[in-house]
Amino acid sequence: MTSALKASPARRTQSDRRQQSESELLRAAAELIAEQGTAAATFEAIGARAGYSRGLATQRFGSKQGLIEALIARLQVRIEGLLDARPLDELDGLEAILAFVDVFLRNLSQDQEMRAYFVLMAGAVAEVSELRGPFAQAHKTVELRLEALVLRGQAEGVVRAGLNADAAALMVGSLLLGLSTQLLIDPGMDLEPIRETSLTTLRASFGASPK
Amino acid sequence: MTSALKASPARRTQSDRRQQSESELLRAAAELIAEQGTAAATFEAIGARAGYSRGLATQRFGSKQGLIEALIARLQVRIEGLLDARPLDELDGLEAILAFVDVFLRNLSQDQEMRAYFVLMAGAVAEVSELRGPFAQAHKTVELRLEALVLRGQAEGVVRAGLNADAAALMVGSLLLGLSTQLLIDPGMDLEPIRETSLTTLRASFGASPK
DNA sequence: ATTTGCTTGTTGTTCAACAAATAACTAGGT
DNA sequence: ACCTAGTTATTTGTTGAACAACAAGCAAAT
Repeated sequence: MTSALKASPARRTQSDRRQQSESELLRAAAELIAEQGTAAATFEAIGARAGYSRGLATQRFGSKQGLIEALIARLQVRIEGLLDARPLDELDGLEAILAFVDVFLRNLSQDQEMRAYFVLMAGAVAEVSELRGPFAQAHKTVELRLEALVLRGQAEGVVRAGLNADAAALMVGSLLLGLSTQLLIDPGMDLEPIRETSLTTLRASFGASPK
Repeated sequence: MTSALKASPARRTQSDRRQQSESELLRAAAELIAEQGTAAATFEAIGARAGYSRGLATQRFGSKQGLIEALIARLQVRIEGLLDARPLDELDGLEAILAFVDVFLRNLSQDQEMRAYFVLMAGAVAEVSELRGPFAQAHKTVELRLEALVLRGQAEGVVRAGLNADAAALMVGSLLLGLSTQLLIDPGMDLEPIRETSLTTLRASFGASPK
């Protein structure tokens, strides 16, 4: 009905506009946080990078806090997606753990939104925010997931029977978290060799001895 | 010469006064940071808690940055002292690693200044500060130390020969860093069981198989 | 009497939050 | 297809709070 003639200079529906601006504001915020830290993510800077004004983000998310919460929600969904990419169900327990570690570390080097997530987490550690609860929860979820894989691996006989499943899960989770922190502190760090040797070491440490 | 009679209402030398105020300002800053995060460590709050005015810290350390740097220097010395308490040289390589982990985790639960250190580190992750370099350096130092212990353990035959020494060191370092982060995010967390099972798991993973 | 330690007054900056104005869409009537 | 009134999205103007930094004065030591 409406003419799409004349390379029409944009005629978007309201909810389109809304969705797009919201999404771009969050993307801009994530980029700024990943690149320059949380302090750089002022409404001014976010608006500018997203191509909007400084006022819009407040309007949309109510407050800085609201913006950050929305961002974290978005990042969690995104990261969940990244880590679920490889179908862990098809691997045995040990390989599934290694695949998780592998995917995690690969993305950490490349994915800006993933880095933004850990920068925000560091912020929650440094500042006493109400975000601590959610982040603690997220840890717990990851570790439960890893623990399940350990247990499955033991049932399958591919993971050392003596291994304490929840301790092992905690160790792997902490390892990844610690490596993330180190990478963010020293962005020049090359994760490739670390990824490879971590996998080797984990396989040797967790794997059931052959024979 | 000066009479120490009469419970004298303080007659301290200038450099005493200076040293004391400096030390108390740093202590106050560390406490605030450990308890309430870096944002709570304003000159106002630090001065109040230390029993001085808001102006003194600026005077002493020149700037906020200067204060933080002085604080980090102090904390590094203090932590170094804590971790060196047990003479690692008398233990074999494997036991020395475990002792390091043990002492680290014990102190993490109790020592406020140690927690302040990691809160500051999280701040450096979250904010892009010039403190990143020093913190990265500190990691490297710890990991070199751990690597040396692994190598010694292998020479002594108490650590698995197949273990990649620097990967193992990095893993232990990251584990401790990750656990620190998790503790700070969830202060209710009980490190005792984690400490114990971490030690057990590390011994099983790193130790040379008997016989 | 003078240096050194410490405090109080003040300034300027940064930034989130709110409010009021403008621009872009939507729907109903013609 | 227009035009219009109403609604929703977006911008710009402004306020106030927080805080580090500097300076000038007061207090305590030598």
